[in-house]
Amino acid sequence: MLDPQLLRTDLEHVAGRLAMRGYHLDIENYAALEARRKELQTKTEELQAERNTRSKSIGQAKARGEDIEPLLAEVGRLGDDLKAAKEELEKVREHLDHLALDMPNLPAGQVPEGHDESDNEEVRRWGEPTALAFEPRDHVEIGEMLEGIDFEVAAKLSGSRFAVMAGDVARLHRALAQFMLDMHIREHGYREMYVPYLVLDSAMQGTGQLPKFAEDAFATSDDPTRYLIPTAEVPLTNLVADEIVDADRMPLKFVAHTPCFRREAGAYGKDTRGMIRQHQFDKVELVQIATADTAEDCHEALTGHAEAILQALELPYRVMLLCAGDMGFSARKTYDLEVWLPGQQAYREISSCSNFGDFQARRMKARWRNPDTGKPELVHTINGSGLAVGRTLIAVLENYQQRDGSVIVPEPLRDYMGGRERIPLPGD
RNA sequence: GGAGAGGUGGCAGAGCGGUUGAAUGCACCGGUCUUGAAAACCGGCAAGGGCUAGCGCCCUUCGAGGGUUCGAAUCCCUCCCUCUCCGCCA
Repeated sequence: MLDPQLLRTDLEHVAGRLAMRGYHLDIENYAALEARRKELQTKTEELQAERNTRSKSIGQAKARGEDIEPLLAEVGRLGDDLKAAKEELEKVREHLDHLALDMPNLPAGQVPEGHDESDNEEVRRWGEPTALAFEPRDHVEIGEMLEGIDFEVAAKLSGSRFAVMAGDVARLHRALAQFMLDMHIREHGYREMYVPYLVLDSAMQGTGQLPKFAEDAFATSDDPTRYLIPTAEVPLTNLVADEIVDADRMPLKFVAHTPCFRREAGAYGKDTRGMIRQHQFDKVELVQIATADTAEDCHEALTGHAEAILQALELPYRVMLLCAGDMGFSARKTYDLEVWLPGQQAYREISSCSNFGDFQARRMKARWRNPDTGKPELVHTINGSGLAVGRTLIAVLENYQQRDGSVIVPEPLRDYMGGRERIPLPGD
């Protein structure tokens, strides 16, 4: 949510920045509603103040043993007027709230203009695209040869966009998640968290998935409705919802390994082959809760933590600064990490690291107490994948594939694979 | 699932329907004292919103939502959550 103060004082500027990311804000409509709100609020508060003073004087008169009948008569229909004013104010408020929840975050100053991923800026590159001395197979072929990934049997169970993994590939998938978690805990100072995979709509609203993107999430049919988390960002970030965090604990750094569930409602026909885009996938998620003046640094650091995994696995990647049009709803600045996939001969997103400023914090009422002022201030939230486990598995399979279809196990994963150095073909 | 207890400020914990936005303690901030620290003492200290150039004034908030009343933290209803005991269970 944007600062309502900013919307009141600098509406045109806000509208301009929102236009950068393709959001049209109807200035006149908003200004009119806001004026109406102000008028009604003033009126309501005046009526309330009058009621309060009169009621108080009734109490005092009664305490002195005076006759309160005439006073009661005076109050008359004050209550009815007040009730009517309140109801009208509530309607306008709801309308404004709805608009506010619908508005995406403002892009940060450094964010390039643009509409889609073609306008993203490459910030840096690590490693060279893997050169294979043979025609590279993609992970679907490799998975088949290893009898390690089965999309058909998954479709039987669950329909499209699911996978069943088996044997060494399943183990490699687990190894990756373990390795990532351990590295973030041991080397990057994150606190490991185990969190619910089903959350209430308040949590989804806190991080910005609701109310606007309900069609992207799986929901339960019980009451209250719960949502399958589309990312651990939701439970991890909402840990501080309605909290006032102690200054000396900042920044909070959380890491969790969870499954993620996405409807992929708008992705018909996109990435239908293989495991790139699934309804269910595992991810190791990093979240930091920071103060306003450290958030930028924390964002850079967190991005580095995600990069460190790719570097340790020696997977070539590049870092992209997303343009305004390609950023997620709640983000003010986002770096995507894109890993090289030999099977596609392309860089593909494997992590997205964003700074949300106070956008999510305002929705969540997440604050910290600034010792300088003694006052609570909104926290800034940052998160990123560190990394998407399924896509990392794909990257390992494709970048470490051998001519015969076997796959070398990257060195840091071998301890997690019982010392194995290679995933052999079945029967080999 | 059955029975009971409870949800109040950063935390703990009081609170007859009417100067209670809320006692008290802790924590925190400032001051006195001290070579320094601690202790002691004095003072301050909720959040959100509106109006104002500012001093400041006003409104709202005691789990959530309704209701009774001139007036609700206090009474009534519904819901949520927590705790204890029993049952069941990974």
